[in-house]
Amino acid sequence: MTFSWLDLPATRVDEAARMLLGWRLTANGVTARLTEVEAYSGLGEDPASHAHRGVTERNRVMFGPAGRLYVYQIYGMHFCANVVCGETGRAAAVLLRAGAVVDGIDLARARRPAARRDSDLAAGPAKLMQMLGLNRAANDTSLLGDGPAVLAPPDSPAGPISAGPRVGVTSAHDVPWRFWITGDPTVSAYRRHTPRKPA
DNA sequence: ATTGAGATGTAG
DNA sequence: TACATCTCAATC
Repeated sequence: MTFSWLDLPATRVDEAARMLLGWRLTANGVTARLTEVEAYSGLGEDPASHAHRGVTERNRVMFGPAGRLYVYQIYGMHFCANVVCGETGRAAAVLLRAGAVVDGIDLARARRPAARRDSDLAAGPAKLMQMLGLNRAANDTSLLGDGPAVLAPPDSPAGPISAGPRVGVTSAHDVPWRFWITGDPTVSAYRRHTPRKPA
């Protein structure tokens, strides 16, 4: 069996993350099959989450209804997208980390000239956004079909799923809330967090 | 193949 | 001042 949007609000966010693997994300002429995601919770439950300390202007979308995009800017130049999950009022989101292009390959290549291989077109959260031509304008938009990006369930469930610590976070390294399709070549390379040197 | 640093803006 | 990152150059 596969999952539908109806499952998103009621499901625990880590389970929602697993079920989102294999879903198809379409925007600006490119469709990608999700191969890697991370779950984030909120309000004291998850120190690594933007929502850990409560509602702010940046993270307020995480507290809203499921099925919308939470887009944030990171390191001043990149954008990352989350699917909001959980019930309204409770922060929960799934970071979209990687995907495999299944349609619009020419557009995808044009948007990511740095990619040496097609498997690197969306092998990372900011690469995925660039490849789809999305930025902060997509924040707080619907994924159900009436927004710039559309997320649809797959025809058949994804294969075996692996789990491990989330990438780039400095806390909660013991929480295995990163999920990926086992053996998929588009999954982003794990690189341990390297703190920046002070000036 | 793996490693280090710089680019860059803004939330807290 | 740290950050849910990416790219390039240098090194192994």
